[in-house]
Amino acid sequence: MDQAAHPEPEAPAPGSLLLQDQLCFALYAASRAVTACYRPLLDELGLTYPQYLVMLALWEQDGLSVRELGGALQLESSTLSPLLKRLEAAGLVRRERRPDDERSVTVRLTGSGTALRERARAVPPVIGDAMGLTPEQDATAKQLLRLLTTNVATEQPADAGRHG
Amino acid sequence: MDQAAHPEPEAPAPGSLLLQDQLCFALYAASRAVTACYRPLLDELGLTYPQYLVMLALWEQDGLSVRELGGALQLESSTLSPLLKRLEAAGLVRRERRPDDERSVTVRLTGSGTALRERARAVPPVIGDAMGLTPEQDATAKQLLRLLTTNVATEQPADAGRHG
DNA sequence: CGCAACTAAGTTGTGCACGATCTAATCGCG
DNA sequence: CGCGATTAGATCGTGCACAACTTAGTTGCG
Repeated sequence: MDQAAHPEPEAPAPGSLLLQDQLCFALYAASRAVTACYRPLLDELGLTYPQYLVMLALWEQDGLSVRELGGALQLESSTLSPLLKRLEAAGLVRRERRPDDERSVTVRLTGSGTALRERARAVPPVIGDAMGLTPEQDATAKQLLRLLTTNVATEQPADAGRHG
Repeated sequence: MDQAAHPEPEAPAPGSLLLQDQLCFALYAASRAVTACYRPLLDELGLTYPQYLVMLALWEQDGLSVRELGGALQLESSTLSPLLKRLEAAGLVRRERRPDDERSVTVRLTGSGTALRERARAVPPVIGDAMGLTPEQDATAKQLLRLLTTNVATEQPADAGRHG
């Protein structure tokens, strides 16, 4: 469990400006390191990391709209639109206007998009191994990250009147 | 402690392709959410988030080379070079070739770069409040993220025959 | 019906992030 | 000394990420 051998959790000052005291930096560095770890695996699938996340969402539920994908991944349409264009150019998805609401665009997997899922099954085990966390550490990390995400997203922008 | 009221830590299959089971997605979403949380504060300082991290490193130790900054932040020169140019254009740092090794570039704070530190002291408390983690949760998160970063960075890129 | 308000995508501009490549300075070794 | 190898930065191309804006379709209300 304690493979870092850090029985003493150093107590940073609450207002420290030291880089190593910042949770934000640990988060930022970890996120890029993990993405870099995915890169060689995803290269073989012809996907970038955000494209992989979009594919995960579609493999879970096909036919989502751009808006729904944005909700699931917390990404703006200005990020998703070009990304989806590239996935469409790669032949993995098709975009179609919804007949009952022409504003909305449904994203559907093509045959090769669906087929890619089987090759993608090899990815999570390799990553899980590289991450080297125990199941408990993995679960704790996910819990804390979700809590953090919820908290900062809930926060109202710099207004003292937090009404919940 | 249990402010998320999640007494049941769902046990994901080790090879799951569900988006919500992926630690990588929790990490990616949290990283962007935290960055977004910094944005309005850093806007007032005229900094982007990566620029803020560079400034933290320089406030901690002025006169680092581009290489040393890259080591501290785990960023390539192709990321830092343009970023430092923008900081120089903003009048916060100066870049000078090292006399004893003309290949190396030393980055030094200007007066206004140094002065900005005082205004930056207001940032961490606001962020800490927005994150809403207990000191224990904060420490645990940092520990796990560092462990994760170390693990995935240590991992060799899956090729047995590296002739580097 | 007519039209303003709203909504879903897409476009544009700025700034990372990184691999690949380039240039220039330095070092190593005979 | 000469020249290949190494090293530090910088440049270029691709792909996010997001704010601000535009376009097009839909809805609500008199």
